[in-house]
Amino acid sequence: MNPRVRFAPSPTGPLHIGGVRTALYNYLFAKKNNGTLLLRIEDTDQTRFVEGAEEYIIEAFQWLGIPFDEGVGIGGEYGPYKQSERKALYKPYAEQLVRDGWAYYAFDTPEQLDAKRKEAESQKKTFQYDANTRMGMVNSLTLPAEEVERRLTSGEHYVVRFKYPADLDIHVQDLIRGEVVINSNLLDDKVLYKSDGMPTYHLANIVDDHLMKITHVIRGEEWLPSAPLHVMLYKAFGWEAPQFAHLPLLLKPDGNGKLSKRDGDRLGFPVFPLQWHDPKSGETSSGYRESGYLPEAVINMLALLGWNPGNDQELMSLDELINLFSIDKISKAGAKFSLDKAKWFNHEYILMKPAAELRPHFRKILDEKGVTCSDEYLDAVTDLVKDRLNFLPDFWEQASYFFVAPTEYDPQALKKRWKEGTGEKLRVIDEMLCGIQPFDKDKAHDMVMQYIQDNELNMGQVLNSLRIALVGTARGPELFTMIDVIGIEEVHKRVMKAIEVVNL
RNA sequence: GCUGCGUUCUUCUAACGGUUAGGAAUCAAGAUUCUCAAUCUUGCAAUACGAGUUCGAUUCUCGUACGCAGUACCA
Repeated sequence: MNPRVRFAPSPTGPLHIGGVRTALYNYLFAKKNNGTLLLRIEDTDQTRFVEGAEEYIIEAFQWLGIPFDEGVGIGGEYGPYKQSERKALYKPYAEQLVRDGWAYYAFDTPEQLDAKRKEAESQKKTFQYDANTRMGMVNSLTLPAEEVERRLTSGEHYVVRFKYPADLDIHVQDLIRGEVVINSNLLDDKVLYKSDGMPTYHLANIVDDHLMKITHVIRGEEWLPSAPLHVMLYKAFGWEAPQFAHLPLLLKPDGNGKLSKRDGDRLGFPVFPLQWHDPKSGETSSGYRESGYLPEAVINMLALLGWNPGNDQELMSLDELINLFSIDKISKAGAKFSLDKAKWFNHEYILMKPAAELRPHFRKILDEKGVTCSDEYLDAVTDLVKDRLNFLPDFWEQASYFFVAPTEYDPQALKKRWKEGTGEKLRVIDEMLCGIQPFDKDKAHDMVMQYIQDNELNMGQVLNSLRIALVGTARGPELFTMIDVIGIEEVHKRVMKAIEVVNL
């Protein structure tokens, strides 16, 4: 049977990069095994709804190039794929559990529960709604049947809680961690169905996964503690449970702990795929896209944070990742995000891209700077500078002199490379270069070299002073190639200007 | 606190129970006969600790330490 997996975010804000990795692993697993990946929106908590979050999620995956086969925004035969639109469907399942003795109605108010917790806390204990305490609470186990019926029909608020059998060892088989065993006495009677008529994550995810014929649940490690509940729910419904795989967490680069939005702001890297503008707080969080990462690089980097192909290969296209992916190569321990490694990946991917594919990104930068040029010129410049870019926006810093003449000259470079008489020499060289008709960079190179030799000049001095005149500092690609690209007329202008401005 | 999960260079990680514990990023040095990058070469650097099993443990078991996660009518 072909596997069916899902990515099921809750639309409470921008998609965290850890969530992106979870989705990526689901995607790789699905594609590797000829399976189906679906997108389900888990919006059972109406109080946490955030405007625009769902659209953000969809756009993020479009940018990343991870297509879903089924789900919100796509459709499919197991819809609707948004849990709020499935609301009516969950109640009968909750009732079925109560009928079968796997759950019960509970009428305790939030205030009562709070009081219980406070009371326990004052005795340095924690209150847990479980096999030990439930008989002392207000629920359908302790109330007479008629009273329960009365409360239910009179519209009184209630929740449905799962009723764990006492002292039962629950076994969870995890594809990454092996067997995990936990005793039911340690678990609390989780709420399955809320008083607002919505299921909790626990109920909804089991019902939906079953109805949507999910075969493998691949999700973050933070879900491991509730996996026993989920296993029990499948048992209670008499359904076959999917296989579980709990992914290691993505950790912050310094110290320990889960990677959070704050770390990104603090350490200067994005934790979200796309820039996000929070409608409530008004604050903006940076995104990988806006920071100049290539989606392929982000995917490659993310794939390797917690997984490896079993060999030394690090640069892999999405197709290669799919081909190589397997769950048993996923590591157990959390992985720290590394900005240096991310930078390296992005650099490698920029290197791999032909100039024409980079063109739209750089064209945008030029537009912002008010610069126009032909595609041919842009591509020529791109080929000359792309090996010195880590991120797309580095382009201007590394290539601006191809578009605008320098307005100032680096004093340090000047001090080292511009001596008395340099101006005269440049004038001679400039004349020489202008005399080459039509211009030919090899010829130019030979002529200048010959000039240097004949006059017993220092090559480093001459060439670098010319470079400073063109770039403004001692940087940049091979000098004569640069002259060729910039064009002899513009070169002439810049040399004249430098001689005038520097004036030694 | 309790429960669970985890622990190989600074970081990401590899290693049927048998290797000089490998690769990559970072960093350093050198090479590229104009600069700065890029690139290439070389180098630095690790099995948390303690027991046990075994002819032999990075690998299996137990304990300790440390870290993380969970412990809501949130997902």
